Amino acid sequence: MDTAGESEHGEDKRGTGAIPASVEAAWGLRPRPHKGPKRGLTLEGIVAAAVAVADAEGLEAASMGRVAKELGVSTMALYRYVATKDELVTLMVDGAFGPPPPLPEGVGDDWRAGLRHWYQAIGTAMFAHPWAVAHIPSGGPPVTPNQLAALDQALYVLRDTPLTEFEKVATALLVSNQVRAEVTIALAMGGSADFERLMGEYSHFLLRVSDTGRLPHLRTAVEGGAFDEPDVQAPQKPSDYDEFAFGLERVLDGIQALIDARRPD
Amino acid sequence: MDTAGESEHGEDKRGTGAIPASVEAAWGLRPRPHKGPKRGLTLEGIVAAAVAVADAEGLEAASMGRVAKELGVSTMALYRYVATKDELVTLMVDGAFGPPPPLPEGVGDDWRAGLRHWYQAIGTAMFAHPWAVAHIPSGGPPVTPNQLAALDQALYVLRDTPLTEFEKVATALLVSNQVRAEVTIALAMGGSADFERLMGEYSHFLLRVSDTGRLPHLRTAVEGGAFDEPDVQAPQKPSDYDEFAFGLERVLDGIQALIDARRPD
DNA sequence: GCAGTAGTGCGTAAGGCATACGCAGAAAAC
DNA sequence: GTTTTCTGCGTATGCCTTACGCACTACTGC
Repeated sequence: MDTAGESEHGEDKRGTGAIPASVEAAWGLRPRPHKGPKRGLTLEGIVAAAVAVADAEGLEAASMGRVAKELGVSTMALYRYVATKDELVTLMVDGAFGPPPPLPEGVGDDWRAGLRHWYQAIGTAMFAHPWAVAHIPSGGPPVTPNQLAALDQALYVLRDTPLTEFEKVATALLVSNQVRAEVTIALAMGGSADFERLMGEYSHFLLRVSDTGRLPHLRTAVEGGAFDEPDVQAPQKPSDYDEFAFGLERVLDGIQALIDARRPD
Repeated sequence: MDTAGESEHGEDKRGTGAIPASVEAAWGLRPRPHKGPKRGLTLEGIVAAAVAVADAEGLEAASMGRVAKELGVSTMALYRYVATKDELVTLMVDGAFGPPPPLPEGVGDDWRAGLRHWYQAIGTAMFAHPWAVAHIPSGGPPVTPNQLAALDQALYVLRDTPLTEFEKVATALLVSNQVRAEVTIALAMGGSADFERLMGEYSHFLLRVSDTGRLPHLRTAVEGGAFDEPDVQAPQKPSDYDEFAFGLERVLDGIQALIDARRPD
């Protein structure tokens, strides 16, 4: 697993640098080999089948054997397209998100509205594929086509701001981290179904563990209604995923402050 | 896995509400049972052994069998203390972080400095136990002792701000998400060792995939030096983990803006 | 046409994993 | 002293990923 070096079996583990070969294939960077028999499968097909299984039955159901069965091939056949299960998961996440939806007319001219839209689009996609949320940051910086397309979109939204290119990228990462965190906790809370009950149980638990003088400030917060104010809304279904979440607005304000400082006139 | 109900085997899966029994045990909320033979192990001991294995050889090495062997007991003995592997992992993460270090003198009076310190303390702990980073948000809202102790500390820091209790909690979550995201990507980049080389390879890759007119704004960013400006520093070792990261300052600015709006005088 | 050969799918099997279940024995309760 | 309850553990099941080698295919260079 740690050794590089070209093995006879499977694809080369590494393409150029640290990018897995299967990811390069997803970009179309791998030239079609010309010898040998025709390939019976496509990487896209494999990924699509795996995503379908994960959508229907969760990520843990999408084992190599199961995906292969879905495609009518043997388990090991998949390893001609993907060096490791992790690579498949990376591609599955990318495939599940798909290309970012185009920005609505005019929204690209106001960076704040544009980022709100961007945030909501990502959040919606995440809600549609909950299994993909927990695995997004595993592999480090974004390398897959749709993820980078989304990043490109954010950079477009920020094009007229006085931020440096580094700051633009960092801003996009900041916002996307924010979506991810918010969706993660929302999904853990049951996706709005038993939200109120779970929240009630949670705050009850917090009262219980803070009752002997431990965690006095947490207790104050619970008693102050931090977990049952109307502010604590159940995260909504994909179609109307709350785009004015607390965290997002704070982040946007923070970026606003930087922009104002950079452009005082 | 989905059915609740009390089974004869293992601990009850659920204590009160959705809190696992082992987590309640970690809080000392479980009364000692009085019948039966004395227990040969302690939950703390199991968690400590598991953390030691994970620290030395990574999370995947810390299997139930391995941890049991480390303690000189059989694999199944552990299931008298923990209902499931996931519960153990939850407790491992909490155990790895340990109690939050006390705030230095005076820093508790300035919320901004206090949150910076808080951020740095969490980041330092994460760097010391990289395996724990990927699993923090898995189980939903924080329920374990040390995690909630850290939350309590953040609420202490924010005690004199005009924020509502809900907003204080949300702020703490916001900052902790930020640490987590930043540390995750830093660790993926090799923990500052090959940072420069990997960053170079990454930006080279980005140039390659954006060369046919795809991702024009990303290409602009790369060419604009978004990935090799001096701003892009190698994340430092635990002792001096960069506490003035871009994301953190944006978040703090955003909170500042809210505070200013709330307290205009 | 006809080798040579690189690349194909796949069968087998190894080694790991979490964990269901039942049992023998220990210690407290009555 | 009997009963009850909880202990640790042996056994076994059914997963999982993936190493390896084999038989075959279809293209290349002659």
